Amino acid sequence: MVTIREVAEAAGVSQATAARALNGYGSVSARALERVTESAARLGYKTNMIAQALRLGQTRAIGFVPGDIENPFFAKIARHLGDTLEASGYTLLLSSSDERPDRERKVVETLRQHMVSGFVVAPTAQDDAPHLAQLVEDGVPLVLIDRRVEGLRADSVTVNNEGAGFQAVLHLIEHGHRDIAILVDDLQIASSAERFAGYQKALDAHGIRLEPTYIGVGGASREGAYEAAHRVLTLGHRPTALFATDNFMTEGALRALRDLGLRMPADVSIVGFDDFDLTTFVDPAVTVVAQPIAELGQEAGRLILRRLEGAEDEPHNVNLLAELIIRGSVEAPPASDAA
Amino acid sequence: MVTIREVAEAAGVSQATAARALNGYGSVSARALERVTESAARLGYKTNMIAQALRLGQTRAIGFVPGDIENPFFAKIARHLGDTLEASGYTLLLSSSDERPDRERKVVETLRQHMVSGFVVAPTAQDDAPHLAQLVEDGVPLVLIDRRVEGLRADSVTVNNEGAGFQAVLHLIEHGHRDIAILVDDLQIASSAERFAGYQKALDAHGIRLEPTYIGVGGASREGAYEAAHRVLTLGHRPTALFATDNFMTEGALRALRDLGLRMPADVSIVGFDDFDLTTFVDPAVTVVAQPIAELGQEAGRLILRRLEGAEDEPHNVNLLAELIIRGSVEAPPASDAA
DNA sequence: CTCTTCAATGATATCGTTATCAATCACAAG
DNA sequence: CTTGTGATTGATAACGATATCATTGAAGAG
Repeated sequence: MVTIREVAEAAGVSQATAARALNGYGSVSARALERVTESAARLGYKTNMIAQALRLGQTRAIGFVPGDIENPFFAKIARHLGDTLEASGYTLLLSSSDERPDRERKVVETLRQHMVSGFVVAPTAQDDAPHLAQLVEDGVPLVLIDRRVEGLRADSVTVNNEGAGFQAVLHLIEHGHRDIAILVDDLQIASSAERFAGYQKALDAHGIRLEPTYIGVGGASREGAYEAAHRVLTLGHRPTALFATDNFMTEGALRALRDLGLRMPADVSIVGFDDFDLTTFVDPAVTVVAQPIAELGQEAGRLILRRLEGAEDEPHNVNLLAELIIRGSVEAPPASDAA
Repeated sequence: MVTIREVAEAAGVSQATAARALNGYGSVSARALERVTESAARLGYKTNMIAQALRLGQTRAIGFVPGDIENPFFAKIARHLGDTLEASGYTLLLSSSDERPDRERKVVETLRQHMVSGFVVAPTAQDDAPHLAQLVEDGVPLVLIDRRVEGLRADSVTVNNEGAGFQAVLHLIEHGHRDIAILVDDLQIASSAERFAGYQKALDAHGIRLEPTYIGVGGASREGAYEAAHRVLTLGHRPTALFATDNFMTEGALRALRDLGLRMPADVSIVGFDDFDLTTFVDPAVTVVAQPIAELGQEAGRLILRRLEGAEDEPHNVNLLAELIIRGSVEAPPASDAA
């Protein structure tokens, strides 16, 4: 790797002038500027980011800590976040928390040791995030994505989960459903809890009692989602409709339905979450709450860039709207079960 | 961030002894060792990786450049590669090439500027990779994954693509098919070219002439895959079987089939690639060539760790076997078309 | 008691970059 | 001819960690 010292030597100037020429500060004669830029180009000089980082106290890199990189939701966010940051000369460093609080803490620590300039994190827990609180205290730019942490004064980009959940369940109720089950991930995860709250609210608004056995909780895996769906669908008093609150849950529901020989929507109506492949592949296509995933990533990028440029104002909370896309997976409940 | 200087001060020793105590070299008195470790723990000292990297000439980080992070194939590799490296104290830095040679070059350059200790790359092009050749020349550990580059003396982990393609097409031929179309990604990508070669070989071995219109080439996107599949399936002389050579192609084929109202396997038999969600979701499930994805990632991790530990021997080429998983998407061609 | 030996330690150079300070030079004003 | 001004430049000090070299002191050998 060629250093600035070698460039200076080749140009016949001191490294100080070479630095001035390359970085455009101080004053440099036209002649020196030309010779330095020429030498730099010829030798293929690339500034050593590590040395620069040590000197400047920060890298031009942002740490991104998604819940699970194998989840297409986060993969897509990574893509758009990365594109946005790259346009401003920042690099994205990605390391997944695998939805485990201890891993999240460790990953954040490692990234801090690498002196990243800021963080975009999908927090694993709704509360109790001392490592994130520490970031805020130390003035390190932090943007929470998809989920928030109670009491943490940081920027965030989320979708209107409660409203989306409410709207989804309302849609089912309007089609005459009253026995509506819900499939959720761990309620410790803020977004899950909010979607659940929307479900509860919609039931309440129509005087429907919440049936505890209708709550299917699956871990952050495809298998857990399937099992939860399977359990709910084999209940003695089977629900006539299902609200799946994320893409894994939606897939699990569709699989369970198929394996149990239940027809959608004839036997069970479904509203899913996230507009991913499978939902448009099955017949009929699944009515889903679609999150503006690309915007989530881009907005997070914009927020962190603002902070990196020195913005010191109050935390911004960008709340994006999820949209109900009506397709063919919801109709009136089978006559025998109708209220 | 607390520095080693502060730890030394707190322990009442010079930073030299503090460094010795913390890193375990030179000789340190029991007393000094105890006081330093105590101070470090109390102050929460974490070594600054950036400073360490500058001094040591390398970070304990590995750059991973997948073709496309939104492709589940690479996401899964990232997961397993990351796990393997992490176990040895390395961090994974991920930046996607989006299957674009120019981007690949840029990404590799950026990662080099960040002084990563090694690279794992899924090369976009089979030849003409000067930036990768440069790595090899500079002695930077490099492992090619999924694909190889002609004439590049670097470690690699691949699957037996040609054999897998051969086996897949043979399976179709054995069921009586002779009009077999293939869906491939850009033939510039080594793995695609090899799978195509396997297809060719199997046809040759049974004296079947290769029909040029039966070759559907789609870009590295879901849309391109769908279009290629659609084109092939609407041909005047429609093929009775389809070999889809990656997961996007397989999905495209299934979608096109569905949209065209064709039944699988009654109208068209299919052998897909990669054992992902959709293939087991449809009815019947799709017969696929399943790649050992987890092993690909782990093996790449092992290879790069060997180099980081100083191995200087000849390049290792690990070739893993893909396995044909027979399910329900292949049967004899419809009678009217049989030879 | 003197000389050697070695453990223990502090001072210091280095990695490559940035940015400040001090020095030099030309040129114009007096 | 002297002095001042400002542009241009080189020398140099950081950033934090590591590793070498030189120094100290104590213990053991003669």
